[in-house]
Amino acid sequence: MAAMTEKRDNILDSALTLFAERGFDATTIPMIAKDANVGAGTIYRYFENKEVLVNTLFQYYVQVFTELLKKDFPEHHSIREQFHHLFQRMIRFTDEQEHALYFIKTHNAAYFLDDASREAFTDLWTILRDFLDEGKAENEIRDLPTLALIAIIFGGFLELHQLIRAGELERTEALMQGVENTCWDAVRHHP
Amino acid sequence: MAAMTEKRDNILDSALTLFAERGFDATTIPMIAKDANVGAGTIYRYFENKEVLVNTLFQYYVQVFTELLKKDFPEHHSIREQFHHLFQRMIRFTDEQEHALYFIKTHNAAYFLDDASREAFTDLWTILRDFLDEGKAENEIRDLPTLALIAIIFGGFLELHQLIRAGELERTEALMQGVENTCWDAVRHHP
Amino acid sequence: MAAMTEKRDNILDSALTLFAERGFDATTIPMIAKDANVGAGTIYRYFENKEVLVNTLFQYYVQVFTELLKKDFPEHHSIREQFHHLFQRMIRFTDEQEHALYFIKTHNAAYFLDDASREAFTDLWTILRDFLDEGKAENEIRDLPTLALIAIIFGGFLELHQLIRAGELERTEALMQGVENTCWDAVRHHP
Amino acid sequence: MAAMTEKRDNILDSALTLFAERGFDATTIPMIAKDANVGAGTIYRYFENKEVLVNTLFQYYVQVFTELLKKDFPEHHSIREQFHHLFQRMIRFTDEQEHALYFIKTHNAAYFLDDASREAFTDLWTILRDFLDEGKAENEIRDLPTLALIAIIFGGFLELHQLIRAGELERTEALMQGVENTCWDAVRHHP
DNA sequence: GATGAATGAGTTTTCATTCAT
DNA sequence: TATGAATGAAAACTCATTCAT
Repeated sequence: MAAMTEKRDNILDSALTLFAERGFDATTIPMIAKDANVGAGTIYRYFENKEVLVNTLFQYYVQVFTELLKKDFPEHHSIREQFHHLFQRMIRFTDEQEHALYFIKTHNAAYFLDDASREAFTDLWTILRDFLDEGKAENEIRDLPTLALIAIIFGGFLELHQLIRAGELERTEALMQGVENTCWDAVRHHP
Repeated sequence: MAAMTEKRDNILDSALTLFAERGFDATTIPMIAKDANVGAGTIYRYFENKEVLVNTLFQYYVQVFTELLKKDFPEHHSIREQFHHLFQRMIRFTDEQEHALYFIKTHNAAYFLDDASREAFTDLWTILRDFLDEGKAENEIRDLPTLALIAIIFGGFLELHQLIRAGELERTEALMQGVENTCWDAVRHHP
Repeated sequence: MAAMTEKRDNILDSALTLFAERGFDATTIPMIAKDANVGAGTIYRYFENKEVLVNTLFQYYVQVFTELLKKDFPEHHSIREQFHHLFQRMIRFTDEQEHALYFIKTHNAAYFLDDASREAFTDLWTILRDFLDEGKAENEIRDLPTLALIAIIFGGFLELHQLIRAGELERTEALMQGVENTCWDAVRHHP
Repeated sequence: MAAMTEKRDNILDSALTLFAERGFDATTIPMIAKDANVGAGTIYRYFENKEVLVNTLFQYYVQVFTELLKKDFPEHHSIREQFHHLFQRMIRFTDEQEHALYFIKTHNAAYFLDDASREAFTDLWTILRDFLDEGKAENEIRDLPTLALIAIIFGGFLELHQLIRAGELERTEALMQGVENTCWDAVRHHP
């Protein structure tokens, strides 16, 4: 029943892993085909070309991540609780899709991204921006340009995630708890 | 310095910029040659091949950065002062070599890095690790795996630096001061 | 006629049109399948491969044309009347099968034609050759190599037919009459 | 001295021959490269892609032919003498460039021709059109649409030329003389 | 030493053909 | 019998590297 899109999914999965591990340009179509257990030509039945493939992948995961952050957002709770929500979802996303966030991060400024991809990425940042702006208005968040704050949290977390992926750090609950606190201490307003 | 190495320097400069902007795999030798105003063949007089070029570049800038951090390190001052030293040097390095730190960051896990490059990168982390370990021992730094702390500072700062390079954020003294405080609040021990 | 060969006919019709419009090499099997409203695989139920298809098509239309020319040939009438017969049938053939003659013409020297196709084409020329040889014997047709005369009539007429198909010239009875006269004046013996 | 464009010329020569013999779509880049004694990649140093190559070739020979027809045109001589001039130049062109006219003819309606190619081809027809229109005005040329007359002469002559190329007919002065008369009798006004 | 034209190995992409359904 | 998804061989095209000048 689900067999109809199985190959397409395999291709996307393989592409995600390889793009995350080696980057778009160092990943060849035959590499993806081999990893996905399909013929090279099959990839072109599902994606017009390599750039369409990478943009499809990018948009998909950015949207999944965006929706995950948005869903059940504790609108009327404290800024700290909202931060906790966002952070936990970010952790969950990296748990569920080991390579997705790293792929997003390493490719979000790439020359081959199309307008839809850029727009999707902007939507993602908007969530974080709105949250931080609200927090600054309530004097709960440090008075630094919002973009800078996002960069610090996002950049820091992802660098850490990469270490876990590389096996240099073990992902424990305590570590995750500590990292959340670290990031919170980074961005919160210190009286 | 002398005219003899002028071409070599031009090649390295152009390669640095292009590798930082497009990545190693998307940068072609003719692109570098054109940007450096030399013939494509000339690059091969100075570097055996493209991988040797990128490794030379990587090692060079990692070492320059490492030495910059080490030089005049305030060994016997407070942890906060040592942090200030490191942070200011990091800022200075990005000011002087706009693309170097981003290049290091985006290529430090690449498949084409040789042992010397990996070792140089390890040396760089060692400086930060030793500093943080000392700080933890003195109870001035948060009790989180050192690697995690480095990731957060390094990752956060670089993400911010990218925004400045992209023109989305203006590099002011106030911003830099704020970012240093943010990072310090991230890693310091909160009583 | 029966439903059993309907698909085969659709395939042949579509192939004829596409081969005439784009040529054999620029026409893909999926193009033909789509135009014929059949699956690509279906084509292979009726024709072993693409070359068999084009040869089948070529032989079929060459034979239809040959028979059309032969049928009711006014054996014992004047050369001029025989010429009229042949010319009118040529016109009728292009009227009935818009693309057939042009397809024959543009593919009659192609690298993929098999012996049967070449033979069929030779048969076609034989009719014209015999007619012209007879006319030359009777001193009604110009004394020029027969092949040359055929080339001039055939080539000229087809080039004209192309202009009509392309819509650059309107097919009127007067035009057709004029073209017949033109061709007759070309080949007849001028005292 | 002329070595600088030698390869480019070899490529164009080989492409002309192969396109004329097999057609654009059945001719591969490696075929051209082999025939021209260059590497396949070399072709791309001179021509952006295969379509640019074929358009360059087409425009070049159409222009050469156009200029040959125009040069020394006997403006104030009789229509018959003008016809003689045009016909002799057409013969000369096929003598000097065995494949060029046949290539032009078999590719002048191809899907891959660009605007410049189409325009160049229109210019060529304009010469013939102007000549015939003038002749019709002087009542020396048959009263048939000009396009039709061009088609007949051009089409007839080329079909003949093809037979000579294929070796089925020998190119003698007498034959050429006869063909010119044939074509003249086709288009001239018969009182 | 410096160059950039030339190359061919390796890439992306197409399409005739097969075969499970 | 009919299909069209899947394939891989072969095409177009790119680019690191070489080498004659």
